[in-house]
Amino acid sequence: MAHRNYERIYAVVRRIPRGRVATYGQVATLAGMAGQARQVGYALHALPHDSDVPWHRVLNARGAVSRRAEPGTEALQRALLEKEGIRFDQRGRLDLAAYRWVPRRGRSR
DNA sequence: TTTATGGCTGTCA
DNA sequence: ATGACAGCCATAA
Repeated sequence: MAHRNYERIYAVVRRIPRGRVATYGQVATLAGMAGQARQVGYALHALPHDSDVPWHRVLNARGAVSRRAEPGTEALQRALLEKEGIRFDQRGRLDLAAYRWVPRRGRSR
């Protein structure tokens, strides 16, 4: 079987509290893979549907749901976030400054 | 093995 | 503010 460094990523994503979001880059950094935001995207893409990882709480640096291969999933992600109390503007983006998850007292700024 | 994408990001126009 | 480019690295073919 293949090495699953993805566990690293999943562990980080699992720590994102409800009603909070993180960017791919942020997750990558917290997982010890700074600069490899893309790999985070792949890791989440490979995530099974019965997983307990809140993949929907991960957004791109623009504070919006990223465009991906399968169309229905974007809407699903947004719906899940709205269900957690996160509001999007007319552009489909949210205020990262307000919803960004901060792992510890330290500020990422 | 090489080549082509890709759930991204930061910089520049 | 948006749009185009380049860089990073893993997975798929």
